[in-house]
Amino acid sequence: MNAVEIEQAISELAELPFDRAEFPFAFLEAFGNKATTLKKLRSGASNASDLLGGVLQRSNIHIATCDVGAVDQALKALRESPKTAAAKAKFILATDGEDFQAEDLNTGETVACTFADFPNHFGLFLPLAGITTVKQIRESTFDIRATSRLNKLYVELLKDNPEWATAERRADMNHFMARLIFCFFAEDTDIFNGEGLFTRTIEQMSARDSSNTHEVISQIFQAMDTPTRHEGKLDERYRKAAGTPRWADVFPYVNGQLFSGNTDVPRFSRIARAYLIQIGNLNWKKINPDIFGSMIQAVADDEERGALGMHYTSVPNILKVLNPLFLDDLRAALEDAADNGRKLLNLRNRMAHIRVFDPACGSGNFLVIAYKQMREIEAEINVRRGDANRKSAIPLTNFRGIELRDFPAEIARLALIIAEFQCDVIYRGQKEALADFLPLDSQNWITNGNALRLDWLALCPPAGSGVRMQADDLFGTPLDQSEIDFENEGGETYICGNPPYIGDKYQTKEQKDDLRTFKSGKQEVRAVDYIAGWFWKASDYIRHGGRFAFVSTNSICQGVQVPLIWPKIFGNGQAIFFAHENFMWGNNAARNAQVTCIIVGVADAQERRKFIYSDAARKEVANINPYLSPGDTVIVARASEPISEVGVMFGGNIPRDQGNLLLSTDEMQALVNEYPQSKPLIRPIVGSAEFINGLRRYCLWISDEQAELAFSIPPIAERLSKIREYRLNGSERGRAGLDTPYKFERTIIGNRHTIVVPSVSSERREYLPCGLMPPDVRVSNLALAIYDAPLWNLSVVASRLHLVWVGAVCGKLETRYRYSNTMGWNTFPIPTTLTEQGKADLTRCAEDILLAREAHFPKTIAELYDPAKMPDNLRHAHERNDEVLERIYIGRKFRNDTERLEKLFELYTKMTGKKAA
DNA sequence: TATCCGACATGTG
DNA sequence: CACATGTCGGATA
Repeated sequence: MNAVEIEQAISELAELPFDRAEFPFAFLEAFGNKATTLKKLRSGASNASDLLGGVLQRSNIHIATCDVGAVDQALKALRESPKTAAAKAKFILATDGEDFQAEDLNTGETVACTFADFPNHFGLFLPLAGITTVKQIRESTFDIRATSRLNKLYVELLKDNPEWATAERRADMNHFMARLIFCFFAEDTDIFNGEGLFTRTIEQMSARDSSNTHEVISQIFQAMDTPTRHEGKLDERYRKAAGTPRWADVFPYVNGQLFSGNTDVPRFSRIARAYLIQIGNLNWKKINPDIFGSMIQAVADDEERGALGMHYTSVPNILKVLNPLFLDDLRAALEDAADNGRKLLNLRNRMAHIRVFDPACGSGNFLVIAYKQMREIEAEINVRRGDANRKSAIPLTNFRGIELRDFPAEIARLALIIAEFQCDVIYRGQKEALADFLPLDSQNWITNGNALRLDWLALCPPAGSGVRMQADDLFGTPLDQSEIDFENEGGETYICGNPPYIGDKYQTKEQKDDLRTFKSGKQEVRAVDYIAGWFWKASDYIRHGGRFAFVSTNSICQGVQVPLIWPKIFGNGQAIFFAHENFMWGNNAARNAQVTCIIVGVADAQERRKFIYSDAARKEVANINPYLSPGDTVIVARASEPISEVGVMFGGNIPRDQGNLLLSTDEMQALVNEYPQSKPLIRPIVGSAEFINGLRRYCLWISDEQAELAFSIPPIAERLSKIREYRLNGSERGRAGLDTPYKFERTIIGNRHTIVVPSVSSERREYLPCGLMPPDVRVSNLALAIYDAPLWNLSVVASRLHLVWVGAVCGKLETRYRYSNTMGWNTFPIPTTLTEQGKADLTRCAEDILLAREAHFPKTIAELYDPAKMPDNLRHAHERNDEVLERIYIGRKFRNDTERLEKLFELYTKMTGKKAA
């Protein structure tokens, strides 16, 4: 169960009549306990409580219900019960159906409220459902409740108004929801004159059978789109002309495009009306615009509905972008200014001209957080200047965004408006906040559209850097000078966000076309992640000033994407000025986005100091290369053949068989038992998993001459016909092998021995897993192979030097090593000073490594190379191997991996004739 | 003809 | 149910 589901269950429970005996079980059920667990508790079998009517679930909670008025005593009894501690309960809970008290025994946090109110505190108990409560989730109890209710209303409305769910009307539906949210917020924050005005009006004016609910709401919306003033003075003629009824006339003029246009309202069923009123009765003051936005987005998005957990970690992650991008700078300036009035004033003026632009803004988290952070700094300036209540100089319209989806764009606008109001309340007080709030500014600074197709300069003119904009054709079309305003003269622009990551082969036709707009001349844009478009577009943009930083999938800084993406950016005279190392986007909630992210900040190459951040620390470096490591920028491209004097490495043999050429040990046994003549058609096969974990797997390996025999064996014939069918219906590639369904797509084998390297392997090991196989063992496409090469080649693959190189320049699977012949083997530089004697020495080292492993037979590679358990003799063999190899490079062992990598890049540059950028 | 990738996929303790 | 760690075959050059 996710937090939303739990909230719903808890809310339902709170509305039921209180049943003393049943409540503890119902409570536990609401947190996702299974029927069998509850049964055991009910029967007493697993109930560890020593209190009458108490229920104690081991390692979780001790619950007691009691007579009315006895909650204090009951809680005391729970706290003092020796069983509570013995069963390691995390919580105690007591209730009489009127009062409710609970305590988190680990943190000492307590709840004391009425029974009806306890769902408002459900966040405290989330550990009961195995949800590790990050701090934010606890603080966003309200947002979860609100989201959950809105979701119910949304679904209910679409059920009654199917036409609103169609593509054409979805935007209207979304706009309607945004208007509702605004009204709920406004009625709870005195923006509307009278507590709960909106909800109350609907409740009173619409019939209980709900038949005219939509008309009532529509009239309220129309009122909010009708001015009440003329030339600054109250003037009733607008509303008279609009026919605003007296009961709707109490609503203020809001404008800001929120209520303009179509004021259609979907029809409400009785249930929908009840939901609406229920939602209105929540306290919307507590809304958290930074995370609420992304949660509420889930309301309208079928795919995202279960993905709430994703967003709890987003605030710290967003600050990982914003702080190094510009907020740290502002704070440093604030510190530097101390109490110097003139400096403080300059800083405030500077901040008033800062534009934050998120070209993939979603529901606006980056913008909202940037805004709130800046307001905090500004407030401090104003306090120091003795001007605490001063109106903010930071215009909301300087926080601009682009969003493809309609609803999030709508929410982003709203979230910013709410953030502004809340900041005004905090820093200037309720009265001032209200005075300036309405009507809303009518400018629309969140654009709904495709960021890769829109002209960013027009949507967010950078101005500022003193560079006058030229109407050149940098962006394909000449700029329309009239579109460029200079109100931001002298300002700064910071581009930020978390654009979508879509791997090359997951992109739609349209998305590929979006990327093609970046092709220069004849050169096509190839296999890059969709996010590359944002990097390129931002890079072109900041030629006019500014900096940018995005959260990204780490794969744009790995392997083949590096030479495709980064030269364009460096070619614009820019450099990476900060980077955040790999981090998981979020790890603690179920159904989480599973992706390893990085953050990359880019600015003009001349501009500034450079830092590499990790979760724990930051490190100042002289340069950050596109692999996000310190050191010179050397970009390694694929090589079709080795640059050193080594053997040829092939990818393994591709079955393209949907598993039909492959046999488990059992399948192989069964086949050979029944059809002994099949034996010569069977060979062992290794891929990464088989090699690393010592697994046995077999394959059908059938030559043209053996085809007839193969077809004569029924189970094999059946497999072959499945393969034929599969290849027929598959890609063009597969159809090439239609006539030979008994063969792998590629059939390369060795005669003497085969050096095997897994294609993917864990990053925890200190050496790449690799080894030697007899010639009858086949290598699958999940490993790579060098056939019949001198053994010193194995010494190279097994070396620390090679691991460091592969780790630096090859692609990765998240953070796993991903071996590649073209990226890792063919590019690996070996000095020409490698003599015959050197090769003989290395051969000896390779043999010693193999012997060291054999001494531990039958331990697998995974066991032998577990960094915590690596046997001494094996470690020594590797150290010896490293020493012999490294002497060939620099006459001694390298001091560390940094030194190794520097030397390798230097040698690579020399051998390939490339220049370091 | 051969490769490289996955807002991943899947087993395990 | 969280963590460790590598399948599989499409798409594209």
